[in-house]
Parts: sequence; structure tokens; C-alpha cells
Amino acid sequence: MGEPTRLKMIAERLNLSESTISRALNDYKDISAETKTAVRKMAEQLDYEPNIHAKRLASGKSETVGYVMPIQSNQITGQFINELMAGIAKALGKYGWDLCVIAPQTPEEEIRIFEKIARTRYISGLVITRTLSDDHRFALLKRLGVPFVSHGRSSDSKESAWLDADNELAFFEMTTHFVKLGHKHIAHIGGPKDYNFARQRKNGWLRGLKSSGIKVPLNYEEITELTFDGGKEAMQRLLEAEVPPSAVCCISDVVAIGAMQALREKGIRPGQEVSIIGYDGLELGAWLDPPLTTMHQPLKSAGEKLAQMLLNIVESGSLPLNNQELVRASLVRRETANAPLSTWPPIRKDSGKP
Amino acid sequence: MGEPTRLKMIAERLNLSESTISRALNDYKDISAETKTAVRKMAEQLDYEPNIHAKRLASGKSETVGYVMPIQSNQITGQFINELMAGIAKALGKYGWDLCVIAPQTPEEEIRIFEKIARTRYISGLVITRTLSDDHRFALLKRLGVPFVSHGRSSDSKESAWLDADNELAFFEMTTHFVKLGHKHIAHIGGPKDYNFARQRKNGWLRGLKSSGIKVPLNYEEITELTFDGGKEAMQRLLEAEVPPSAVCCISDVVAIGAMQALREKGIRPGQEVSIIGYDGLELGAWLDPPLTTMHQPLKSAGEKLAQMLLNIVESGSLPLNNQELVRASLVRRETANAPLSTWPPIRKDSGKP
DNA sequence: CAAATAACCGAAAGCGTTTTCGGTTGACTC
DNA sequence: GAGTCAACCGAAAACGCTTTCGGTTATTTG
Repeated sequence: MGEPTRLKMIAERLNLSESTISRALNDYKDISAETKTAVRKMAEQLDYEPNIHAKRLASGKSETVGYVMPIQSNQITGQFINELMAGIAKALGKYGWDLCVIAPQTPEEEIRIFEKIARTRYISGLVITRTLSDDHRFALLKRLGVPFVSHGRSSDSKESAWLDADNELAFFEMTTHFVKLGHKHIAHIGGPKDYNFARQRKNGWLRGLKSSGIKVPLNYEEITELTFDGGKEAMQRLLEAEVPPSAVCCISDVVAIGAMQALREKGIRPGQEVSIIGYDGLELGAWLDPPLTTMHQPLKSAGEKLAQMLLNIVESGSLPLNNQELVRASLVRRETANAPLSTWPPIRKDSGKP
Repeated sequence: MGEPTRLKMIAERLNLSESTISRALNDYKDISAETKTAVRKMAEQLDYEPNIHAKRLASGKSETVGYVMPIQSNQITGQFINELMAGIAKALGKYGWDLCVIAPQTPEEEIRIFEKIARTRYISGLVITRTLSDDHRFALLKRLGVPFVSHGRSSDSKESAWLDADNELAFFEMTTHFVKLGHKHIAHIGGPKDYNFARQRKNGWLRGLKSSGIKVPLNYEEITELTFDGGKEAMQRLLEAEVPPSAVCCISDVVAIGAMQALREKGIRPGQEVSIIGYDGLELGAWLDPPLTTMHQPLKSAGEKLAQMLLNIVESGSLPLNNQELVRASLVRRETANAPLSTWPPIRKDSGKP
């Protein structure tokens, strides 16, 4: 209650000048060890917290990072964003930095906000997510000179800082997992090529097939929107193939859930005739019948890493391209990925050759 | 690019003093209309943005509201939080205010953070969600004198500001919806009494039964954790009732999904033998088979309203208790709530009387 | 032992606003 | 025509910190 502690009070209590207190607390090297400890002790005792506005004004640093919310969070991107934000906020908090939410309503507004940030510098750096394969934000932020880190890569991210799942590896492992279970007819439901991760995941699937010496027909690759309906329709098309697949690598859990629905509607049992693996590790996948096997990447620690990267860049002058990291996703074994049935796919004389 | 515009530059351009510019921009009444327009025009022209740190230091206002993230977002609270935050950020942005994320890791840390906020005042006000029936945060924040608004009520929220769904009404309407469809055996899967909304929803169900002259056995009320498994187990218990229900009002979508699973495992079809309505309006409910009927409340506009309330209180000195609002949830008709079958519940001579 | 060098601290000038307090005009009263 | 009162504006003091620049001691150096 009452007046908060100020630098001045500590100075008076210790018979020192304000500037000495300031430098002591900021660990300047021209302050003796004894006074430093004395100052720190007194500051602790008086519950001192620096006035951030004064601090930021005087130092010219804002100590604030902005998180750009995806413009239309149409997907169940929900939990994803929350955990990431919690991780970022946690890591920043250790350094007294703040995390501010930026919620542009339109792409145009997003650009205006970025320009304003560049002009005013009231945000030290940005975290962006939901990156596209060809994402204009990378070039824009680079041009504006706004420090940023992204969750996810892009065609423009060669020199920028990012943290991303190793999508290629994940889908390689997903595919070889199917192979180990005995599958030979392994399809892929992918996403629009606009999304960088869509391309990477497709490549992982292809490499998995190749390294196992498996060949599949061209129409084993489906491309769809990242929605329930998209997955459902893609699966319907896959089932019309001459030799329908016995295993499907789905680009996301939501798509996988749609695919499962398509199977059920044809009387085909997910995890029996046709095995399915999704991606995202959504909790709700466990609530399905049968529970969806998927791949999961740690999100909260990802947030913390992103924050650390941004701090490196803004504070320590670390180069963005020295802050790039690939994280490995792990398989979450539930019940939709099993060995193939001997009765599926329906055998014909020309099976398996594209 | 280059130096940002300062008050000083505008003053020089117009041959006025800095203080005049400041007051002109802040619409002081001792500035003539002509100079005001001249100043505004020049400010616009020079892309002037006030230095928020200087502004906040000088004015002693921080113009920042904090959003307290739920400590453990164990549920699919995901989309919920995101939309709310986006709404808050949007509304605050109009006034130049910021939204800061506060992510305490433990309840103890939450208290420490609140105390720090009270001490330093670097956060003008807080938004809290996931309120409990008996939530210590209300008393704490009131005692600390930190302005706040909550999404959801509590036993302590008589005099505080809040926005909440009319849970009672929603479950009343849910129940009478079942009645209109012809149901007489309407059960309720509720949540722990710690949650205020759990009590309200239960009361709505009871009122719905009463106003329709329907009596149900005592064991038609189940209490469970707000999880998939909780819903599943509760439904299993309901099915063991002497006369199993033909309709179930579920406290949340997640619980409803668990209940559906319990039905399927017994060979009972959701929406046929037993109708189900959930609550939350989760998108994923539409992906189920059959799609879950539920109730939905607008979230983004809720965020905007919460922000507006906080602004009222902090800026205009509006009393918290004058900022309370109940919003009505609406039914999302999907496929799990239909007329009862004549073959269900299995008729016995002592049916329907508790 | 003078001179150079650390080591340590205080003074003071900012940082860019807001806001109070006078002061200067001109118009208006009686 | 002296006094009153608006209407408008400038001066200047905050707000609480950072950071540079000297200056004073104590310590080392040649």
C-alpha cells in the first residue's frame, strides 16, 4: 500500500546517490562489491521494483515482445496458441519483459501495426506463428527492421530466426512406422502448398516410402484444406483408388478425424482395414472411438525457446540465422495405427504397381 | 526509418510550445479550435505517435491490462481463451491500451504477481477467467485494490464487475427443449460444486424440470470432473439407473463427448435411444458421429465487453457493480437431440417415480 | 617519491510526455 | 475608461530512471 519504493529512498537510506544505486542494481562494474550487496539487500528489504516506464523511457528499450495472433483462428489452433503463449510469457517474465497481444483483424491492419511498431519501437520484437510457405511477413519485418522469431519456417526464413517442428522427419518416421507394422499401401493426405509445413510433411512421406522401397500410385497423394470436411472428402477420394490404401499419413489431427469419419460412413473401421496417423497431438484425438494415433511436439518449451531466441537477438545482438532450431516430434501411440488386415486392400491382379 | 516524430517537432513546425501541442492533442478545453485542428493535421502529416513510456511516466497511468492465463489449461479451453483475448485486445487497441499476458505457474506465484501489480501499478487492471464458485482471487484483488473484471461469477462477485453466460437460463432452455421434443426422462451430468457455473447449470436444469412438471429420480443428477473420462463414467452410472434417461443435459461439450462414448460402448446410439446436449459450442463437436448438439455463447464480443467494462472502471471511475452483464447462450442444433424412441427407456411398472 | 592508474562514487543531463500555474491579450461590463 | 472576465497560450516543474563525465581517493608503477 502507500507509495512504492523509489531509487531515491534506497539512496537516502544508504547515504549514496541515486545513480550509484541504479548502477549497483544493474551490476555496473564501477561499483564495489560491498555496496552492491548492501544496495541489493536494501532493495530487497524495501520491496523495490523499478518503475518500468521511467526505465524504458530513459534506456530507450521497451522490454516488450508482441505476439501476433493468427488473424482468423479458424482451426482448433486453440490449445496450440495458449501453450505457446504461456511458454513465451514465462520465459520473458524471468527477465522482467512483458508479452503483449497483438490481434490484427485484417491483413492490412497487420501491416499497419507492423509499420507502427517499426516506427515507434515500443515493441522490441515479435513472435509470429502460422507461417505460410510464402509468407509476406518475413520480408516485411526484415525490411522494417523489426526483430522477430517465427514458429515455423517459410521460403523467406533462410536468414531469420525460427523454431520449427522437423516436419519432414516426423512424416518420415510416421511412414516407416507404418512400414514396420507391415503396411505397403501408404497414402498421404496433405495440405495446400501455400503452407510450408505441408510441403515438408509430404517430402517426409515420400522419403519414407523411398527408403523402404515402396512405390505407390500417384493418386495416393491427396491435397486438401486443413479441415474436418477436407479430410473427409480426401479420404473418400482415396477409397476410390484402384487399390485403396491400408494406411494414411494425415497432415493434421483435424484432417485425420475427417478421414476417420469418411471411413466409418463406408463401414470401414479406422485402425483395422485402414490405419490412420494424425499430427498435432490434440488431446481430443484421445476422445475418439477409436482414439487417434498422432504425433506430438512440445509446445510450452517451444514458447520458452522462442522467447529466448528473441532475447538473444534483441539484447545480445545475436544474429537471427544463428537462432534456428528444429524440434523432433514424437509418436503418440493410440489405437488407429495397427498391422494391416490380410483382407485389405481388396486384392486384384494389378495391385501395388503405379 | 529515421527518428520518430516528437512533440517538439510539431511545436517547431507550428511555432507553438510543446505544452500547447500536448494539450491540443489531448483535447484540453483551453486550446482554441483552430490550433487544435492545425495541430492534429500536422501530427497526422508527420505520423506522430506519442512515446508511450514518457506518456505513462508523466501521467502515472499505465494503460495496460493484464490477462491472467488459467494456471493449467487442462481442458480444451483453447479456442475459448483465444477468442476472448482477441476481443479484449481489439477493444483496448482502439484506446491505445495494451493487453499483456500474465502466466503464473502456480497459485502462489499468482498471488505474488497480484501483489506486485498492486504495488507497482504497472497494470491498470486485470481480466480473469475460469472463475471458481469460491474463488480467492476476488477477495484478494479487492483487498489489494486492483481493478478487475471477470468472465464468470463467484460467491464473492456481488460487487465486482463481471460478464457471464446466463448458465441457469441456458440449461433451463436446454431442458425445456428436451421436453418439447417429448422427453420425460431428462438427466444431468454436472460438475464439481467448486465451479460456480456448475451450480447455476444444475439449477437451470432443475427449474426446467419443475416448470414442465417433470419429476426425476435423485440419481438423475451426476457430478463429475469436466473431462472426457468424467463424462464417460457419469453416463455409465446413469445407464445403471432403474429407468435410464432418454435425454442428458451435459455441463460441457467435453463431458458430452465422453457420455457419447459410454453410450456407443453399450451399443446405444446417441441422438436415438439417448439424446445428448452439450455446452460450449465447440467446433469439434460438429466433427463427431453424430455431430453434437450444443449451446454456444459469443466469445469475441464478450472479450470486447470485458475490455470496455475495465475501461469504464479504470478511466471513468464507474463502479464495478454497475458493470455486470449476463449474456444469453443459443442452441446449436446438430444431431444428438431428437425425439425419444418409443422403445426407450425400457418400460417397467415402477418407472418415472423417484 | 612523483606520476600514472585503478577503483569507486556523485553530479547532472537527459528521455518525452503531462499538467499546473501564470500571463497576455482582447472583449465585455457598468 | 477602469475593471472584470474569458479565452488562449507558454514556462517550467515534475515523472523516475539511465548513463556519461568528472572527480576523489587509494593503489600501483618507474
